[in-house]
Amino acid sequence: MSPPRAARTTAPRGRPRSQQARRAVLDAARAIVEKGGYAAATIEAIAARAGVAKTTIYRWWPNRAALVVELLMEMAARAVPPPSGPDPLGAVRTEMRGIAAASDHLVGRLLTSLVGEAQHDPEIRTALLDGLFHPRSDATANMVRKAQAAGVVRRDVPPHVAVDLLVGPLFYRMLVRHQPLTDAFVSQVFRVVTAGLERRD
Amino acid sequence: MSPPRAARTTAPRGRPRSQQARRAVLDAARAIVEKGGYAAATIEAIAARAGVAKTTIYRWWPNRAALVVELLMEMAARAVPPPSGPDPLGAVRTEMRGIAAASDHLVGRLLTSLVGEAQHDPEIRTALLDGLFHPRSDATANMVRKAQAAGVVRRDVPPHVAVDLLVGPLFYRMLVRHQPLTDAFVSQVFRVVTAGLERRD
DNA sequence: TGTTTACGCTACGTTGCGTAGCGTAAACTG
DNA sequence: CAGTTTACGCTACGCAACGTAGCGTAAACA
Repeated sequence: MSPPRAARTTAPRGRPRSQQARRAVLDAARAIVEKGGYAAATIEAIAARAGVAKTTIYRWWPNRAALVVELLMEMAARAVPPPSGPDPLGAVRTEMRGIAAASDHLVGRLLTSLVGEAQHDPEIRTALLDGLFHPRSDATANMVRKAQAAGVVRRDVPPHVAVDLLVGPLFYRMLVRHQPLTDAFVSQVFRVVTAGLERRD
Repeated sequence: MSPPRAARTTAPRGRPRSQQARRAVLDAARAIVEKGGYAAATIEAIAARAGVAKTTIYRWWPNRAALVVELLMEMAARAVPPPSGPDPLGAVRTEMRGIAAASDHLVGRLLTSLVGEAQHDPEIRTALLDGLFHPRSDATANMVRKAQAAGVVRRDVPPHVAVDLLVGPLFYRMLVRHQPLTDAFVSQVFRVVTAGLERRD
């Protein structure tokens, strides 16, 4: 897929692209989002803060949503690592706690704005799904499969359905913000859903 | 609350506001949203299509988001009536089906865009919560209370938590669109969650 | 040394916002 | 039937941000 030799022959010819500029843009974007939210993160504001020309930003990202998606990925990867470990349901519970913890911070707010933006921008939508939701959903679904194999979870519920049963209520509160997303809520969701998913022979 | 006499004395003095213009705006907005989504529904486009001056729109709504919120309310009221009836869990199930059915149409897409917009616009947020989510959540929570009183649902789960357990996964799929929101999914959510909520003595 | 590409800068055209000023229209009031 | 009051439609404006183009300069390689 990635031929190092062939790629080297087609190697960059002119002035190399400045990773430094790229990082400066992402850092500036993060700083601005922290203060004024997604709305404040205009290309012009980011360029000004990063000490970078507007045109340079457009050489790296097609629009500001794409830029913010990448920023979100960086932050999400740090904030909520994907579930793993020997105890599948415990791992899921840990992930649920991580989601709840992230909802108040930048990650949650940014995510919500981007989900809205994704409605009228297919590229944002696929970027969000491919880069965030699908990988995580798949990882969590694998935990569910393990639990099913271990006989703790009934097998007539598709893993992805079980995943959405568990994290759906959390994202619902994160996105809509109609009720607080507390640890108690996470515990109740986990308890009730796992009870409903229990194998009953 | 609405004193007909007192209000009549403070009656409108000048030219009455044109309900016709108001309706034309809402209808034009709906038509535009149907074709091009929330992004296409600019004030200028709506005014042009409605045959109304831009300034008239601003006399009725402070900004386009407020306008679209009202449009959404109208459509949501028709699409998904609040739950009621003698069979509380059955009513909730009916509402869940209604939510799923609405997700594909305008209502769902509009809702998603507005939820995103609500992140950086407190007025939109309160309008959405007060006009849509809270009333419906409360109505559904009352059904849960009935079910608890009837002894079908355990009492140690707060009604609003139960509501979010039931509708959260639906809204999650509606908003993020990572998986299809099918009738089968609704049935599975209902089945698993009600199983988890069952009274266990 | 020449070629190639990225960068920073400035300037531009475009869209949509929200507001102001004006003349006209539609109601009530004396 | 004037006079008052308010809403409407129209035009024009200033503003912000978008995304692009042209230019000179910087950093790599042949």
